[in-house]
Amino acid sequence: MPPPANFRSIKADLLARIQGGEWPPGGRLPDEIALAGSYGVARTTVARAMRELVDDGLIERRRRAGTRVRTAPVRQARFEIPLVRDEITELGAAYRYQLLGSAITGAPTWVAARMGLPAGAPVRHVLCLHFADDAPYQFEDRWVSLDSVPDAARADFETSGPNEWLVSKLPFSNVEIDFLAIMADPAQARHLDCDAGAALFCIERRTEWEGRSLTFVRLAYRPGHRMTTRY
Amino acid sequence: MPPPANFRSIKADLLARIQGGEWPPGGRLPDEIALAGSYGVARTTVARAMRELVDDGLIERRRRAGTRVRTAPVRQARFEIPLVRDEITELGAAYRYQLLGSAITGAPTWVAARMGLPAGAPVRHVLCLHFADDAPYQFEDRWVSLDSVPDAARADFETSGPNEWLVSKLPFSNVEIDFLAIMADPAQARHLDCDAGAALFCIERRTEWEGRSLTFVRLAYRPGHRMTTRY
DNA sequence: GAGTGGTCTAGACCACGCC
DNA sequence: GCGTGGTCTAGACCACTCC
Repeated sequence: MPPPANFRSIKADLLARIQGGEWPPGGRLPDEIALAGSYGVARTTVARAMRELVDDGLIERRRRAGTRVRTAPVRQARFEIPLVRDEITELGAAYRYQLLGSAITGAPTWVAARMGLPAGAPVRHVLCLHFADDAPYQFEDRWVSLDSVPDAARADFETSGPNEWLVSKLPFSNVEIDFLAIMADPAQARHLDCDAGAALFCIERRTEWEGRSLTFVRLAYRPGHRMTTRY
Repeated sequence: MPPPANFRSIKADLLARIQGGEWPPGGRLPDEIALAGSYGVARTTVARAMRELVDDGLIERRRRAGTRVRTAPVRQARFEIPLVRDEITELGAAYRYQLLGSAITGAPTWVAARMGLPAGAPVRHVLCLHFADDAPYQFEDRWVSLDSVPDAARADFETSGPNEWLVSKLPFSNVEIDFLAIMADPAQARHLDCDAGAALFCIERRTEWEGRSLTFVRLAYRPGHRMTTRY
């Protein structure tokens, strides 16, 4: 006798049958009532299993038309973006932080444009470096709007990075992330211990809250860094 | 009179109250029964709204301990990985494809290692280029295992790329994706119309089914390419 | 019109993990 | 122990959309 069916086991079974070819791409699955009967569960339980398969991009459902296997499954990747500290300790390496420099200044035009601020708006600019086992791992170039986050003027970034300070300080906010490749400029090369011109994987992140830019950061990883995921 | 509460409006309301600071990071939300009472809905409905907030990384729930706002919200980004053709047409550009070369050969060691095949295993190797409005957009270096996908030996990649052929041909499969930065080698530079050594954003994707590698591809984007998302 | 999915209800039992 | 979340049930009504 099979173990009592729950939505997880039903989801797994449906997935296996799709992957096994029982319902080919474009093919139609039985409706909820039929499946509920065959699994011996309530219709709601089948519905939950199928809803998760929709979220996973494997099937499509339309009223009256039924449930079909997607012909081209939605290829989507999901990344977690942890704090650098966690990213490094999860690699099994020791985390170390170093402040390279900090200043209160007017936003240069490219930063102002990126943050949607007037040029010259007051910002706290921080340069710092994150190490994994004493090897440079990530170079951080951070700009914080002092109009939106005035406390950043007095924050001390000597012992821990601005990201950790901001996370504890800021409300939940909207974030825009870009992933790109850049050529190491001389400063990045010096701090990341590589040649100028090396290809670096780079994350740019802009954080806003209620329409106001809070912070913009450019994170340049050491050469060879990869961001990996599965689906 | 407010519209009848459903799980979406409840989710939106909880989100607004979290973002508005009613429950600060680390703070505890009322339990399901209390919320159900205040919204005038069944407990199940509140549970669904909260389950989605958990999925979104905003709250954490533990039995007996209750529901709390995450101190460091799970920063997760979700990308859709469309076919290059769709990626380009959604930019409003015309898509064009060009086959650069194709051969049936033995897998070189680095490819064999990456795909988990014995060195020299038979593979179809395809080089091609995807254009946006006649400007090179993406350079594709594709390897397909002929042991796992024998039909690839006879496929014609003259008019459309191997990705589109594979998507229609292969069953649902497991995929591992890496994002990285590379320096353009001479061939990439020539085809992408840039200098050798330029920093290129690059995707590597390995696809397997039932433990067998089907295909490995390296996609190099033209200089300046960004992958963007919001959350 | 009728079949299918989408959601809600009211209640129940269980699992986990603080106390 | 006992409070909290996790899940399931049986039923209901509605919304959509294909026929």
